[in-house]
Amino acid sequence: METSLHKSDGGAGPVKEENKASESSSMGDQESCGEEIVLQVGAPKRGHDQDEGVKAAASPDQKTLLNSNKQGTLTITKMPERSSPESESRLSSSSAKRQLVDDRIESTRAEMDEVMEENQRLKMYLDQILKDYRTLQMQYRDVIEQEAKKAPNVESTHREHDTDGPDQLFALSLGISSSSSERVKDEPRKTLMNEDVLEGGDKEGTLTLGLDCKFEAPKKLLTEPSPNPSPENSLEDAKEEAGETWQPKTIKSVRDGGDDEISQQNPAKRARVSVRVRCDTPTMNDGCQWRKYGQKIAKGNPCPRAYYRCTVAPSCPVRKQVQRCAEDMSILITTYEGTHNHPLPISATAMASTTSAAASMLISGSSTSGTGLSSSSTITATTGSLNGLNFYMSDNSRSKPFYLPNSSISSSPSFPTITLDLTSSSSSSSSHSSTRLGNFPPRYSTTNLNFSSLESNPLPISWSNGMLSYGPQPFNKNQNATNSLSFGPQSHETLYQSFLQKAIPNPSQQSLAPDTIAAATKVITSDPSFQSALAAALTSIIGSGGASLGNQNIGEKPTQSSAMVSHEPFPILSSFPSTSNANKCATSFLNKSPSSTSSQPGGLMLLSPPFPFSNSKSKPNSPGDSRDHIV
DNA sequence: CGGATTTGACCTGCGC
DNA sequence: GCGCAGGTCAAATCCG
Repeated sequence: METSLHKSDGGAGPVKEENKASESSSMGDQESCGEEIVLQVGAPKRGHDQDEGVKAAASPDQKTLLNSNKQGTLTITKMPERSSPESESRLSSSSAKRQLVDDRIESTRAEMDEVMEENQRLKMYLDQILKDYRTLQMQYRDVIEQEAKKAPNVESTHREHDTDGPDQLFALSLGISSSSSERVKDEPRKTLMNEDVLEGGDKEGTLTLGLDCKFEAPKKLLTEPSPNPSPENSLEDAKEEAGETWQPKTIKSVRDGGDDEISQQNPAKRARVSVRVRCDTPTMNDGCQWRKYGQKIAKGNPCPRAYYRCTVAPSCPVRKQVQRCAEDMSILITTYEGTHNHPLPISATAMASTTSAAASMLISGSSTSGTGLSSSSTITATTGSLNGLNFYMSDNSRSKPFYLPNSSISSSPSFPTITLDLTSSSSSSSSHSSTRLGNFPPRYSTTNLNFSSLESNPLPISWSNGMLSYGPQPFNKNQNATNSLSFGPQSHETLYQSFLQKAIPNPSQQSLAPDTIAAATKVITSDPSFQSALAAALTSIIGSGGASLGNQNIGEKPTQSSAMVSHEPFPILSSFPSTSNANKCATSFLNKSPSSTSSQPGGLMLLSPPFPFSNSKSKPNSPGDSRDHIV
């Protein structure tokens, strides 16, 4: 903030140059005719700084005063001339020089005006940011208070769902365990907002307006020395409760026992999220640790499909498949399956949130339809002129795998799959989306959820060296760099990022059109599945308040004992100026769907325990590491 | 030498 | 029941 203020004070650079100019001119004048010119240039905005202006020697018979008032306008005052024979004799030469000086003054004045204008713009912008920030802060408090009030009711609702069966359980939590909700029962959820951070400013003097919110994990979660404190422990916890023991190395036992059982009881848990990304690297580095355990040439695609297993925790059931798109080799299709049962590396939360949100939408759609996903699923497509992120939901349960251009890896026939297409460019996404949707056979239910006007808001996250990262990004960063993809204005990565992008414009953008907000709000509030996805995303973000994905370079080696550490607040919210628009969007989402909060998974997920990233630790990663990282 | 990757074999589910 | 395809295992190999 200080930096920009200094700059916006605007005086320094130009004034200095001005001093030089005036000095040189006055020197020349002194030497030749002894004229005294007083240039008084004060830094605008600092009323007292006018005294700090430059005074140069000028002729006694003429004084030219350059004054800048507080508004930054520069005034030139010519002092009354005293006619004298000497001066008259020098009149012609001195007038020419005066003309020269006047020209310089004029140019300087113009330059100063520009600086002043810029200064004013910056100041207005800063004021706007501060204003929006305070508004958002206040409204966010309201939201938190409302959440706190609702908490007990929702908890009871959550309990009801807990007893309803695993299907609903998963649909409600998406990776948040029953046991963790169990733990939460005893202790009302606490919501905190870190106001210290909200106060803005940091030691470095950099502009850090932000909203850092943390949902404090239940004490039990934090204090328990559980090896798997993650709320995603549902799988393992459920097994433990059932008296089963997880055998990390005996996948067969998993398949024969728990996993199959779970998959039967809870089809939603087997939901897959397929992510399509343009990526030159063999795999996309999503922050998690993976071990390849197989490779196969799949039918219909000459590119081999690689099978990876999460190795962050030996018992983690999460797997992923990586395959190049047959139609476009530059597109990497990564399909995630399962839920992590361990704390995630902070770098992995991005993709985890993405896939969670997407899976949540898938699951939510399943639950809202009441009969699981089908071509008649109640998931409503939100298409139209919205551009950007494409969600394709496909019901493969009754269909054979498909290999369409821009479609995902064929998923297992039994598992519904949602495809996050992050390859489209917003510039043509409207027609692109519809075209692509048109490519899908009608037998698949498809959902295309986008936000409009995303191209004007570059995402604060990017793929770099095949790795997903958060944090302030140079806009339009490295669009031509190899092994790295930037999701600036051209493409969009995640649903929640899209939401954030919509809700929290980057600093270069002062505000969003009200109708845009309204449109986004409408989209959010009219689609329960979207609410669910958004809720999951927000949960991940807010809940992982300690997760910093900033410019961190992650590439942990698959060491089981490797620790993951969270260092800083979530940069998305902490480093981007909040605006009232952000709040409008978020608030309208939270406020307009209170009923769905109790009936929709999304609403409940907002109240679900956050991932205990505070317990997680990480090791630095090398971008070139062939091992990729994830969910 | 230990861990990760490769790759052929095997298992499983599904459709015919 | 058979064949096919997806998915997984595990020995061999690679690599730091």
